[in-house]
Amino acid sequence: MSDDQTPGLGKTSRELARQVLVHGPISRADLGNRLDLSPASLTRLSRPFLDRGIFVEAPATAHGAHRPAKPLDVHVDAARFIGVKITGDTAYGVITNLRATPLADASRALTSAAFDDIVAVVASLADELDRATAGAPVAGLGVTIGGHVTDDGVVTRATFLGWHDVPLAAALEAATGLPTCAENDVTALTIAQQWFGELRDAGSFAVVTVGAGVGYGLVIHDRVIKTPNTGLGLGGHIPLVDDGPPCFLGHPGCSTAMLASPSIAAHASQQLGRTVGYGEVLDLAGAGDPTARSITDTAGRALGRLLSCITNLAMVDSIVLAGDGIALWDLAAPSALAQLTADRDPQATPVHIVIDPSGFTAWARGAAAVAITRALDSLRLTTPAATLPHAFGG
Amino acid sequence: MSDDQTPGLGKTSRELARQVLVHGPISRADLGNRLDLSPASLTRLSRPFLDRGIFVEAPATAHGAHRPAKPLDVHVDAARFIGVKITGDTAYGVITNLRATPLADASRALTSAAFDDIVAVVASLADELDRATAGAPVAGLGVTIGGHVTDDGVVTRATFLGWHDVPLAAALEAATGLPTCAENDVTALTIAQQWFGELRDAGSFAVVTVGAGVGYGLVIHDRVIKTPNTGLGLGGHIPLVDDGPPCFLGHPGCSTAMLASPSIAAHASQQLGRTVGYGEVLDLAGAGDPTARSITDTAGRALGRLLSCITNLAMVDSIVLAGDGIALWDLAAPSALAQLTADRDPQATPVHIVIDPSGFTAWARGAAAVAITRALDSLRLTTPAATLPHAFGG
DNA sequence: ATGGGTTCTTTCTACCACGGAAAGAACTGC
DNA sequence: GCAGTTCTTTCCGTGGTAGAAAGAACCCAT
Repeated sequence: MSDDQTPGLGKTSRELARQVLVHGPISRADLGNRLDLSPASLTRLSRPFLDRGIFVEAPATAHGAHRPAKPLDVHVDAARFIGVKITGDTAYGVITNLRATPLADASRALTSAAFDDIVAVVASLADELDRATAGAPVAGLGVTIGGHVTDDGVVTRATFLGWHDVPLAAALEAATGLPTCAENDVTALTIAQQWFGELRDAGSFAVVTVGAGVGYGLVIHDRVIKTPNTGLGLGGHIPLVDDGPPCFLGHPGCSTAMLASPSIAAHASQQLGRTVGYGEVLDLAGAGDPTARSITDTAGRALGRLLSCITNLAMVDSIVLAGDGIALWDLAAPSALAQLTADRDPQATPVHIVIDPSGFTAWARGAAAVAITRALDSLRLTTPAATLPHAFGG
Repeated sequence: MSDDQTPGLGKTSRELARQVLVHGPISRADLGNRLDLSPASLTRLSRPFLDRGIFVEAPATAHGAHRPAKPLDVHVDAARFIGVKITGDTAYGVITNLRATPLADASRALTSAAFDDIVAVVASLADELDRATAGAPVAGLGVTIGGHVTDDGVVTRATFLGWHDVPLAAALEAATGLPTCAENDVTALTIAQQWFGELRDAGSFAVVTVGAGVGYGLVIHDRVIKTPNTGLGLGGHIPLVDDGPPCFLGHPGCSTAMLASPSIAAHASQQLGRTVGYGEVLDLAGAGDPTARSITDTAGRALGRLLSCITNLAMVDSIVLAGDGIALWDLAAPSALAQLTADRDPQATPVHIVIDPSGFTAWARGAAAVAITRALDSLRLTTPAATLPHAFGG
């Protein structure tokens, strides 16, 4: 939702900015290898970023009998970004630096599902986060939601709030004065993994989120895959066990039915004869309770099967597990890995499983990551040299 | 396996060549839109192709009160390509024009699995095909095999022949004198679909082959996905029904167990109490035999489940079904589509299923398609104007 | 038949991004 | 302090690209 009057960054400049942002202090020589550019191009391309204070030169690193490199780095405190994830009952926000590192967080209960009300709550949350950290202006706001969101920030559907075709980004931009973008929550988390996650150099990987639901995102050849069906949660309803309990949509034994925290809590409550929460089930299983243990083992096997289907059908060899319910992994990893191994051809290369332990924070951080990528996209280096705090936005 | 001393085609020239090859006669104006190039660039880029006779100008098409366009087209008969698919017992070959249209085919029984023997058989097959068509020189040979093949045509493993690290392309290049490339069979068929199939404009789609085995290929954002595990047939062992019969690797109810022709024939033989072949099962089911019918219906449901897993996990909305066993679709389509619909969210866009009815020919044609794409890659337009028949190769 | 309108194609020219080469800078070790 | 090495910059050439304008080919209305 930001206007783009000037041509914008060239493809190469944008890639340079991404590399420096993602790979911390990095010498021009290293950048030349990564981006396949000549030293000459590197000097030329990085100058405008240095001029505007977006890049800084890190302290020289001497290693051996050579001229030491003067690594480039982003000025991580050049700007702040706010990310907010909207769920059915809460708006959860973080404020981060340019590398999506959270500096503060806050949340607000949502007492109404009305669009205007939620916009007001998010705007006030953003304001609170803005005042929570000093030192740099907020350069962008990212908002995510479980639903389908267009590129220009219109939520075409978010069934859990009953929304249809509401201009979320535009409304928040008007309410906060910040450049705002909206994105599907799983896509945002996937983007955050692509830029700032452990697999940021992998090029191709899948993301599975476990929590209130099961989410699925895919990065192939450095591009996040988006389809018209993104936001429907299709990856959350993969059939995993034929005789499993049905999910809320009626799919027996699908990934949501086997792995989502409400399903697990309900299943455990039924088996134990009393109402237990998700965390309690994990605690019980951790303490050795056989009933809880059997439930987490079953969930683990289902997860393993999901992972094997993902590697084979999406043709990725790395998978990130994230989300607020990911503590399940601590208990279910053995059965999940056993199932994955059983399903996979013994000649195949092993699947690389990465756990993002940040839990719920990952969601809001994803929203901030989207804001960061958008800010990069709308960076203008052609305008007469602006000094630092205004390099972004404006 | 072709030497590349000169720089080769630029990215844009290569893309232009692909567009003209793939989209038949097409005006420079249309090309400008597709490739996002100015008219000026189109003239400049297409001239070298016209000079060498690779492009021809198709008859002008008048449509309305404008200047008629002079569409560009490839000279489809400028060169021939031979594609050979090697199976456990047969080498099956086709000779095609530049658009991978088969002009003649032939096959040879394989009586030995020894590398040298098979190389000799394929070379003789290629020679027969060469002499079967007149009018243009053969510019390339593509060979495919069910196994892992490196970019330079070394078969690292092909278990059904007991091969390990054999230089297939190099040996055939020496034996035939033709620029030769080798590729995994499913990958080759996928490339053929990407360039010459109905979904060639889709950008992202999956390919499922049904026949002696089940194959799986993926194209995302106009790129065929290859991994170190390509050739292991991982996509052929997706678990589909929990209580199904096991495949030869022991996976109960996996895609091979449910859909491969030997599995279906074995299953039917057992149920009918006599030995029947795959074709006979389909005939019986077509004639209304309830036992055969129940088997094809079960296969259909398994196929539908496979398709739903593919759309959801690979995030594609189009799938090509191909291979020598695809006649199954005529019988199993209703149950497959019913299962697909049941598994898929009703709000999701429908999955686009495309049948490639060419059966076994699709395999050899895939091999030829790989040769065509390689020939394009090694095209040199910088050398002093060579006249037609030598534009390729040399 | 003649000129106007439209679209396709080409020519000419200017531009910008990138790479190659060589010089300069910074450091270690002898 | 000089040699050796690597990193970085400057200068300049090249090639691919777009913009503008002219030319070409056609239909149609007058």
